[in-house]
Amino acid sequence: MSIYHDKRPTIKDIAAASGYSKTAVSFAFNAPSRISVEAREKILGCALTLGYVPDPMARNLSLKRYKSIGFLLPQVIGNTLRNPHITGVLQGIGTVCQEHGYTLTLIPPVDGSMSEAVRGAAVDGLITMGMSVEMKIVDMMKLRKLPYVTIDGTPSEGMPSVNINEVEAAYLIMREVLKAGHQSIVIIALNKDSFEAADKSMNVPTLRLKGYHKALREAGIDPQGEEVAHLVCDTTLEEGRRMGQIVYAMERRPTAVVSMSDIVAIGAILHFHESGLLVPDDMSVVGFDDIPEASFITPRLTTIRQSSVEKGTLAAQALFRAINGEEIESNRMELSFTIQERESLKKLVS
Amino acid sequence: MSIYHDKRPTIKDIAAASGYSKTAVSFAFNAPSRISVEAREKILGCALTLGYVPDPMARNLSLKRYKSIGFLLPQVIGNTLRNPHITGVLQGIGTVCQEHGYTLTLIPPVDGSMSEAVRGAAVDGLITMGMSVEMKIVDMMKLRKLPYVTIDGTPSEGMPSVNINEVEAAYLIMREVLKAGHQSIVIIALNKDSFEAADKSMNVPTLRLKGYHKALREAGIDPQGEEVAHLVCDTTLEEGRRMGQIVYAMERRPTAVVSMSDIVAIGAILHFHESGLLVPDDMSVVGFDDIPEASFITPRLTTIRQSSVEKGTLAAQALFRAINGEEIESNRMELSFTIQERESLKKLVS
DNA sequence: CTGAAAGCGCTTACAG
DNA sequence: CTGAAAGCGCTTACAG
Repeated sequence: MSIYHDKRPTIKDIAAASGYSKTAVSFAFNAPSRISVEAREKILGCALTLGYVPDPMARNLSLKRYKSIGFLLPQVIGNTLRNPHITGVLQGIGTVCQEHGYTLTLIPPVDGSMSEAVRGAAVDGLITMGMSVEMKIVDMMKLRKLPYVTIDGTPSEGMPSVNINEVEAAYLIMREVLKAGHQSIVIIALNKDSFEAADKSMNVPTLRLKGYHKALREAGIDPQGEEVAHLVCDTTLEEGRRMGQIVYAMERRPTAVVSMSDIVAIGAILHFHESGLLVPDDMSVVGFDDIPEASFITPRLTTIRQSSVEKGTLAAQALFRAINGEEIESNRMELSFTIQERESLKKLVS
Repeated sequence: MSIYHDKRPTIKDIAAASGYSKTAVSFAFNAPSRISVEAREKILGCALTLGYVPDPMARNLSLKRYKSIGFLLPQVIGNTLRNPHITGVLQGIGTVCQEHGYTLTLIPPVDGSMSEAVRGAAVDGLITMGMSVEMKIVDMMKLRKLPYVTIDGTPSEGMPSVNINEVEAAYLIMREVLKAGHQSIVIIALNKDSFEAADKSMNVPTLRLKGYHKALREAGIDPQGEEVAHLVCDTTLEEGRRMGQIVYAMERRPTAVVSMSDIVAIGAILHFHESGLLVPDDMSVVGFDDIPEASFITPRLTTIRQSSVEKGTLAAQALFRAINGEEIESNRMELSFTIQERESLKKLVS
């Protein structure tokens, strides 16, 4: 046996050693004012000598709380943490957790099942990101009476959510692209498979598509016509590269790539560079999110700026309110966004 | 009261409702073969109707385990998650956790205290990253008999660690810079204050500095002489920008920046660009880590390539071995690194 | 196959 | 100020 499995002293041992009761020992740590100074000193002294640390688990069971917030990992854990938009959200959540003295538990699927993961999660509340709003999960959260909030997800009955106006944002950036004179466009959507929403018409990729298409139609372009191509991929840099390759190889190569995600847009740009295609001269690219990397890449990316950190912050604050039994005033929190114009979109007309 | 605080059915309720004992209910979920099919069906049926989910906390207390690994956040949670090297490590750890059916708990300081955080952490083991190896934390981990592993930390007695040969890596990249003909150099070190190690001579910034200086001396340059400047900062993009500004404003501006961290190097490059200083023509910059962004930036960064993901993986695997009571064969795991030559280092001589 | 009972290590209302 | 005792919701060795 390793040293780790030696027995640790318990409250009982300290009670015995100090000559006081378990109650007194507990008070010594949690309510010093309820016992005499003498008792406290003696008890803390014993605790120190015997190396006693109250067991957090037992404490939590008595107190019926976990002191931790859970974050459901939308996809493979690798992809999740590789996406700066998501780590931004995590920053926001984490900061709020820290303020509340909570930890932040990242919850991967158990045997591939998200709802199994929720079933066993040792947390006081959950935050999900869009992709993982399958009904089974929601059912499990309700069963366990766990408060939850979703980010970038499908707003629905009893599912508090933090979003931006996806349709409008997508509409505006596509309009920018069209105003610049582009007529042949490829849209790179996010994989809808990961967004198992109850109402398919309300998930993020669908909403953004709606916005894109609206702008196209306004410009007299048929979204289903041959001026517009549609691609779909996961939200990773590698997938972005692959998309770049596909676009590069198209026989009727478009003049602009409109991506639902910066990281994918950046991947595409990297591939274009490697293939000798100049961005934006030969190919314009716009993204969505405005992750920090959007301003590292050359050319800097024109994109929709939204604050991932703030999304996380808002979601976490709402969750803590729910955990504390406060009524949530509104079920739907909407953040603002702006268009961040940079250099990756070429003006074909002026 | 909100709906969340309604009482959930317990094992007792299911026992009563089904007419079986608590033992039987427990078996129905955890050891189906130990009861009759009839009993199981009846019990699971009741559980379904009453909406029963076994309480993970109570289960964990009985089983004396948490099913979670803790990651101590080295700095402010924001800075941590904004550093791709660290999120890379987290990816590695997370993937191993997922395989073991564990969650990954991010542990921020409690009231500014790391050891208070460790004291109350609901985890089976801990992983720290260099910066947080103050003795108080180690004492607390020992007190709680929590297995732990450190990454990029100070290898020391009874502290399993995952590292690369920091001195050698730093030595090699500085030698590269010198071979390229640079004679006036600024070193940007990581903030040592965050690396509260027992043995100050062994922490990461010190080791890297040692390597840098060794190469300088070999080239006949006095590290303390006026050809070499030293700066120190936190590991963030903003700090990198600030460093860039300081370097830009130096009256005897050096020809090369040698940074202990890619993210800082990138920040500096961004500032140089904005100030009209061309990299690498007017200023060479090399980094350390090879984060993905190192190949986004223009020019792409020459740096030390080390696998952050693999660091996380190794650390987590070692930790699980310790948790399972296996002897750890070696206390010190060393990963390889390579020099990744790209375009940010200009050859002044050939 | 089944169940009564002890145990995990704490907290806390209650009585003294 | 102090402590005996019940309780948090599970697991499991043991006896039948």
